[in-house]
This record gives sequence, C-alpha cells and structure tokens, in this order.
Amino acid sequence: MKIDPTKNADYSAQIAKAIRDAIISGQLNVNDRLPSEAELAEQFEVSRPTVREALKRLAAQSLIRTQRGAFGGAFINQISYEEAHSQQITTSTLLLSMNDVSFDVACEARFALERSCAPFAAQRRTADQLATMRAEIHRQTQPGLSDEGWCASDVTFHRALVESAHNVILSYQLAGAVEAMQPLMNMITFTARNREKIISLHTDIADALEQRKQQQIEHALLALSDYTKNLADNVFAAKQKIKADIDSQKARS
Amino acid sequence: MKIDPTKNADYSAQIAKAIRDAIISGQLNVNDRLPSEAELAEQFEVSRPTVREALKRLAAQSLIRTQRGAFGGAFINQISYEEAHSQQITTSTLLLSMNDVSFDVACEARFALERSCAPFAAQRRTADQLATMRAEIHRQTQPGLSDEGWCASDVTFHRALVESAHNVILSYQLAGAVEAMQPLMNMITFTARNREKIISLHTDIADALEQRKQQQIEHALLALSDYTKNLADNVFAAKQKIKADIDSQKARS
DNA sequence: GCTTTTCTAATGTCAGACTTTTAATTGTCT
DNA sequence: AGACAATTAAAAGTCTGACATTAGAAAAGC
Repeated sequence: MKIDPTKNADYSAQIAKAIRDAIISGQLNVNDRLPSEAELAEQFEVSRPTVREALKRLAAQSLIRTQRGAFGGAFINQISYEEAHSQQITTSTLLLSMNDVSFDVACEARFALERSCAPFAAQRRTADQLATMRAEIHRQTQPGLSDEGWCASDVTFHRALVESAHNVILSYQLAGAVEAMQPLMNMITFTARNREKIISLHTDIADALEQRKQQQIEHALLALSDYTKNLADNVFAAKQKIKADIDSQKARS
Repeated sequence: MKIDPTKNADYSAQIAKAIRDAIISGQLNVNDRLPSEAELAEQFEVSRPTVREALKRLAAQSLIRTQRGAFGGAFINQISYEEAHSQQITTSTLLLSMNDVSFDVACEARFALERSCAPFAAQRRTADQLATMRAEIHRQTQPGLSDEGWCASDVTFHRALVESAHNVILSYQLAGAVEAMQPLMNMITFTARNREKIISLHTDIADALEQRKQQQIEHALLALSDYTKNLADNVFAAKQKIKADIDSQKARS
C-alpha cells in the first residue's frame, strides 16, 4: 500500500485513496484490522493527525469503523444495505436540491425506476406486502391526516411495492430513488381532491398487484407519474401567479 | 448550528453531522463560506485538529471543498453529477462485493433498471447515440479484442442506451447500477461463441431503438439478462467442478 | 473456578508552533 | 495613468508532544 507522490493533493487525501483502493481491490478484507495510527504514520512518513484525517475520510464513507481501547483500532467495515442506502439518499437529495433539476425530470425518473420492479412484484408479492399497502391506503383516507403523515404513508406504500419484488439490490436502488425525491414531493401541498385521486391510483396498483397483473401495475404507475407531474405544474404556476401579483402590486404603490 | 450533547459520538462526528444537517436543511447554501477552522474551533469549543477531522469527513462526501491561502477556507460544494456518480459506484460496488449477493439477483436488478429507460429512449434517441451503439457493436466484432476491451465497450454501449432517454436523473441512477455490476461481470470470461450471441442481442437492441420500438428494446434487454444469468451459472458450475476435481485428486494422492 | 483489580495498547483530544499557499494590497517603474 | 513587481496577511496544511479515556487481556485474590 503506497501513496502516489505525483499527485499534489493533501497527504490525508492520498492516504485515504491508497487505503480505499486497497479495500476495493480486495487486498484488505472485511474485518481486517488496519495498523494502529502510530504505525500508519510511520509507514506513510507523516504525523498521526494527518493519518487520523485520512481515517476520518474513510469513516465518513463507512469503509472503516474504529474501536477504542487495547486491541482496538480501525477495521474494514462490512457495509450494510442500511448504511449504503442512507449514504445514497444524502448524495441524491443534495444532487437534486443543488442542481435545480426540474420536477418533471425527477418525477419521470422516479416512476420509471419504480416501474422496473413491476414484473417481479407481480410474480413474487406476498400477502404481507399487499396487506401493508392496503393498510397505508386506508390511512391515507383518514381526513385528519397531516401533510407529513400523508407523505410518510406514501413512502411506506411505495416501499412495500418495491419490496414485493424480493430483490435486495432492486430494493436498495429503488428505495433510494423514492426517498431522494421526497423533499421535492413535500413542496407540493395535497388538497383533499388531490388525495382522493392519488388514493384511487394507489388502489389500482394494489388491485393489479393482488391479481398479479404486471401490465396494470405499470399502467397505474405511469398514470400516477403523469398526475403528479400535472399537479406540480399547477402548484408552480399558482406560485408564479402569486409572485407576479405581488410584484405588480408593488409597482402600483 | 449546535452540536447535540446527548449523543456519545466523537466530537468530530457530531460537528460533521451538525454542518451536514445545516447544508441539507438549506441553512447553508452552495458556495457559502464556512468560518475558518480557528473560528469553528472556538464556536464548537473544541481544538482545531478536531474541527479539521470533521471537515475532512464532509470533504469525503463532497459536501465541502477547501481552498488554501488568504480568503480561502471551506466552501459548500455544489455536488456535480460526476461526483455523485463516482460516490454511488464506490458504495454500490462495495455493497455487492462485501455481501455476497448472488449473481442472479444482481443481474436481474441491473437489467430491470435498464429496461426502465426503454420508453424514453425509444421516443428521444438521437442519431448520435445510435451511432455510438453501432460503433461499439462493430468494435465488439473485432477478433483481437481483449477481455478488458470487451467489458469497456459493453459499458459504453449500455451507457449510450441509457443516455438516449435524455433524463439526467435516470442517467445518473442507471449508469451507477450498470457500472457497479461491472466487477461481477468481469468474473465471467467471454468465449468467442458467447460474444457472438451477445453481439446479436446488442444488434437487436440497436435495431429496436432505431425503429423506436419500446417493446422490442425491453424484450431484447430481458433476453440479454437471461443469457447473462445462464452464462454465469455455467461459469460458476465449471469452477465448482474444477475445484471438486482438484479436491478428489488430493484425496487420492 | 470465578470475580475483581490492574495493566496496557489503542483511539480521542488538546495546545502551540511552523510551513505553504494565495489573493489583495502596496509600491515602483515606464 | 497603467502595468508589473514586492509585500503582507489570512487561511489551510503539517508536525510535535502531551494527556485523557476506553476496553480488552492478564494477573491477583477469593
């Protein structure tokens, strides 16, 4: 494990890269222990704080975990679905919020990805997952449900659909895509009328899943995508109008 | 921006979390400058090395970038598709390699996700993207092509297909899924016979795309998925057999 | 044999100094 | 006045050396 002296990056970045490469290439295996910070400092010919900065970089990516005390140290971490998932969400959410992606594009991508689980969901769905979806639909019909409650229920509903494909990789990817979209979705306020329509589409999905009709699942998801896009367009248009009204009012006074 | 004293994590982790939350919640905007390390140390009542460890954690996630010199400091980084993409690949690749995901499951997920771009690709593909795909197919027919060259060409081909959907979010997600699978795909050695079959399926895809036939694109991708799975099963079975032969030979001697 | 104490090797944290980089400012010359 | 060069200051990057805290291992005591 050697650092690349040609690059002019920080030592800590170079060291982190060297260790990261060693992990990815399989030279270091899960639960292997790295040398102590003092030993690493000696090996790389830098001071301990510099090594520590490198290790913190790796810890931020869940590549290592550290344990204090005698016989402690830094260990190669077996990254879990949960960790990978939460990292993916952080990254995707920021990507969306920082690059003013249009709602239409994001919405299209989200439902397109979700549709990819339809064939497997139709084949493999269990009664359990169907029950979860029905329960969420029922929750969504409650009149007192808050906006946050509505959104949370929506996520749970779609997660159950994704899970019913029984493919962990697909679940990981799709759950990330669905949840990363959530902050954008939260910008839409759902009126009672909107909710009614969405509930009806959710029911279509659940019915199709129950009867194991792949095409109908895809069709309902497409309809949901279109409806959501439309809803967003109206919300944004209304916001624009309010803004324009305020501006013209200012101009008059 | 305050740290949460209830948690018993490291100061550097707490401080990183506090700043990360401030970024995600929008309290800090792109290109905003954080206070200098010395000022942060004062604010959080810790030493400068501790602050630096926190900042390195954020830098590892591309949340901040740092600049040396007067008027330098740590700035909120506008995360680019490229950065987000490379992070996603690192995470997904490790997730796959560390959790012994079966090839079948990964392969199924990969092609299912790719199929989700089919309707948009059929509508929006440009002559340029089609030409790229044809060119890669041609490269794949060259007899002298190395295994690495073959895999690289395969990635380029599928990337062009994904790009032809003209949806940046979909591109980002799908390119990640395709590339994360690559290390697993590289475990399969492709014989001339295998390549011939795959080239024929690639041609099917290109033809379908040219004629803007969504269904046929999806069908060809499904066939490619099945064929790849089959191929992998045979490769693994052969490896098992070789292993068994060696074992029995050992037992005899 | 079991529990308690002590030991020790690690990470976590700190203080202070020095080095290097970089952009703004000031000064000088044409 | 404008272009170029020297100065300056602020900030990250690095190092040294120390101390605090933790937790497993080994030794001591019952």
